[in-house]
Amino acid sequence: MMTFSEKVLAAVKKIPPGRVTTYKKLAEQCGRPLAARAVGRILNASKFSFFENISEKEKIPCHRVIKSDGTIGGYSKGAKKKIVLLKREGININNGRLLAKNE
DNA sequence: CCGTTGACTCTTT
DNA sequence: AAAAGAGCCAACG
Repeated sequence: MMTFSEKVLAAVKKIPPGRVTTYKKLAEQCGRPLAARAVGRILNASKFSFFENISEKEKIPCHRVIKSDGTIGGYSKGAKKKIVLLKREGININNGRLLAKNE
């Protein structure tokens, strides 16, 4: 039985390059459509009390996860860094705002 | 975009 | 173990 956090992390890890998703969608996929915030909490906490295989958050492309209204949201390393990473993946960002959301 | 309300998990006390 | 605090959010006004 996978916990909510495991499901979320697994889903995020499956996000292919150049593709982005939203916290809400992840929450829905994990069976908690109203737990969008919990998803963010999990990605941020990154205490990883379970997956010891993943010692660092860098194993998870959390930068490919954005807010549902198109904004970048937050990032442990800084939202600015997140934007750079997304642009590097081929996703266009403008002033902290997502232009072409790839869904 | 800002403020408030709602919902959920994780961490700390 | 139980309660309180915090957090990469969503929807509505």
